[in-house]
Amino acid sequence: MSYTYTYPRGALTVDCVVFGFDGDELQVLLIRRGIDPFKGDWALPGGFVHVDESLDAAARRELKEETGLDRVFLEQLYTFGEINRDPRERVVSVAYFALVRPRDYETRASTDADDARWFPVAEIPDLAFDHHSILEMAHHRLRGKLRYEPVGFELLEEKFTLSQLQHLYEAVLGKALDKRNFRKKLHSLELLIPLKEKRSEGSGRPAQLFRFDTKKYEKLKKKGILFEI
Amino acid sequence: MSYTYTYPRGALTVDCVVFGFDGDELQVLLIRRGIDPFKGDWALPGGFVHVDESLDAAARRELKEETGLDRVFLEQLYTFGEINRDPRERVVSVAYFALVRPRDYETRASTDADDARWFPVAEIPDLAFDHHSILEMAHHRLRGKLRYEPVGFELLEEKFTLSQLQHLYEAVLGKALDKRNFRKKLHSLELLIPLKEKRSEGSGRPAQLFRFDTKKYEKLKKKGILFEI
DNA sequence: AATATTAAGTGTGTGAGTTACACTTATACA
DNA sequence: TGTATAAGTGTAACTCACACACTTAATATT
Repeated sequence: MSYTYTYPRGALTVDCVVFGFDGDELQVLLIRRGIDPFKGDWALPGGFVHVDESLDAAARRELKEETGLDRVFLEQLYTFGEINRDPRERVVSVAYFALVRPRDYETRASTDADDARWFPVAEIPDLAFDHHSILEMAHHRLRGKLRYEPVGFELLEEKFTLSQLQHLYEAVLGKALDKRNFRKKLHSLELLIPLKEKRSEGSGRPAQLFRFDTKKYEKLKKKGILFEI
Repeated sequence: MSYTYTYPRGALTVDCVVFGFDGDELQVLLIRRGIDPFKGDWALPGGFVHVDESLDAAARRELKEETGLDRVFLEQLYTFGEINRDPRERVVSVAYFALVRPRDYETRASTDADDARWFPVAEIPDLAFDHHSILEMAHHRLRGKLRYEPVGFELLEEKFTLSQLQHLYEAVLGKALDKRNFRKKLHSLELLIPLKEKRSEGSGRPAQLFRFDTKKYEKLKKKGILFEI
């Protein structure tokens, strides 16, 4: 089976920048390429878009195939279309931005990835293609997003404490936040539901657990209400 | 000359949402399609991406070819990749977002566009393909952008008065703004350079002309400083 | 020449929200 | 029982957003 076109066509791929948070540092999931070009180098998970699937579907499929990740927060980032991004031929790549919860950390290697590993964003190795630019843009977007959209919850378990949330914000924004002001602000948004449980982890006073009120947030978002954190 | 691929490939296009401001209403530039599909319908200017040009270059080329517009503010918006966007075959479209100054309003029809016309955003006709969704997203983005980036200047002449700028903001945001607060805010940004000229248009006191301090803004942007207007 | 019309330009007081800042409480462990 | 650890809590100063009305400089009208 082969297809013919009168004019040359480039190929289309998707690439995913997957962020995770281990409670301490912001991390990115990379795969080691099992095939040329850039065989053996680290790269963003991704691959070719099939002619019969949407871009979002392609991103989810590739993520599943290469890392085993499923049901993540996924959003389109930007489309990279410089002519010589790929040494083989013209390849345009639609980049995606994903956030995963800690329990989804266990990943599987497969098909065209020898290996998959989490790297702290501060210690990213050299990457294949223009993946470093893509990662930079995604990181920039995450920092921006965190400030005006309650998206940090996607990087924590469903039940979390205010301290965990604050540590996440501090890790992503790269600066310390005042505990009292942070809590005041979060409570004023009225999007956290306190649970009846508490979590005691090692020493120290046990902390109140919360979950994010997704339904309430969706309603407010539809009305065009803005958040700032 | 023909090209063969083992697997089927979709086509790649760019589409541009071009905004203009006539001093009263926000407008969008549309072209009437001269060829099928949707022949005779209004659509966003755009077309196929060549294999040897970047996406940005393709957007600029198509804009020039179909509307005569050149040297506009241009920024990538979003990539639309649903499977059946185009009745002919799989077509992925990278949408762009353009802002043009009033004096660039005169447009030329050409090649595959019978006609090009400005429409007030409140009176957009039915559009070909999924162009209505694209336009909606662009409009939403413009409203958002205007609030946290000084981008409105791209829709005015290089020299403008504060009243003109305020009218633009009111037209895009769809609400009246307080004159004194608006001026106070704009002055506090320190990004407007007062010129030695004044403009007197018809009756009324002549207004101070300003130009936007692009260089200063670029410097501040590099430092990651945020603006809100 | 006097008067009317039009749009430009200007300052202050109030309330809301952001920021800075230090001690008490509940648990685990020695 | 006391010591270490992290959770939890309130207030005062300041900055920013918002509401609000008159004066000024020009053109148009009589």
